[in-house]
Amino acid sequence: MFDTITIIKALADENRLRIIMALRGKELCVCTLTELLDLSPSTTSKHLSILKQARLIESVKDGKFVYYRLVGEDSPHFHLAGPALAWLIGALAETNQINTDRKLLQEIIAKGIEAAPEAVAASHDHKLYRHVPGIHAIGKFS
Amino acid sequence: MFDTITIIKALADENRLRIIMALRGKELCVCTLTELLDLSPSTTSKHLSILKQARLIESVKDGKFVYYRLVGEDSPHFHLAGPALAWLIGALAETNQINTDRKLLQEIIAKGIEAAPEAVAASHDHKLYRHVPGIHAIGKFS
DNA sequence: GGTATAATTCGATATATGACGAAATGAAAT
DNA sequence: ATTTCATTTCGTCATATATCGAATTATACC
Repeated sequence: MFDTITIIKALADENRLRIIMALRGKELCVCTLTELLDLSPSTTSKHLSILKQARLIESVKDGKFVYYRLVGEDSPHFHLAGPALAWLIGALAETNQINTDRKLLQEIIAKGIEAAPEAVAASHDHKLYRHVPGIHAIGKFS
Repeated sequence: MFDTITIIKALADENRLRIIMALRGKELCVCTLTELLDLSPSTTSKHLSILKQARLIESVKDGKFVYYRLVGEDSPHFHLAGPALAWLIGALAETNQINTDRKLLQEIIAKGIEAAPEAVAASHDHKLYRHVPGIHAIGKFS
């Protein structure tokens, strides 16, 4: 019951829901999410730590950057997180806020690619360059 | 998105989760839930009003008593509440707290029947006597 | 009518939460 | 090595929330 309450409390905030929805099918770094949500980096980081505590998301460190993603099907936490995420995504997928976020996120990512085109070229060689986040489809919720 | 956040916030409290789980398949009055949760009547009533605001439960007034139940499949709110309740019930059904509550609730209901056996006799005539709450199976989540 | 009971509303209080900026940490680039 | 950048941690503040008891409303019982 504790685990479930922790998950629900983690979901009980609009900005954290937007993070969850933004992470469908991609990994994103803190800076990208900070720009999407228009919050201070420290606030964004705090939100991510709450979602991670609840085992809804995981992180990978890559140089200066930390990339977050939804827990994968392979994770031992998926049996708890999976149904919660499935419900959420079903409930929110077509809301105005989430549609707006999807478009805004595309622009933010496109801007990043413009700034670092060599990363895109590298990604065509099937090498994972996370410096341009969000262009690698991953996971169950795409 | 607003509706979903309201639902999640309504679920983000242990006592309200216990209420939801107690209402699976039955209607219960405020006094029974108050005894189950061991809270003041005013606090229990407040919790119920939050769940009702979120359209997760409905109420029926019957004399002195107000009976609460999970929103039914016939309710216009079921398309939102149903998936949330289905997830919750799946996640919590076998937890210690909920199992303890189920047993305690049986005792509370049995005590009520002992105090008013004529209501039970009447219920055998298929007449709905809510003064002995919790002995009429209803709804989808039984 | 008067009293007892169920429920809700209201006011007060303690705790939890979300936000920020400043400071600290760690890695990359110059 | 120094600087720069991404991230996290910490301290602080304002707001939200859970709880209670007292007062209020509504119904049933005598």
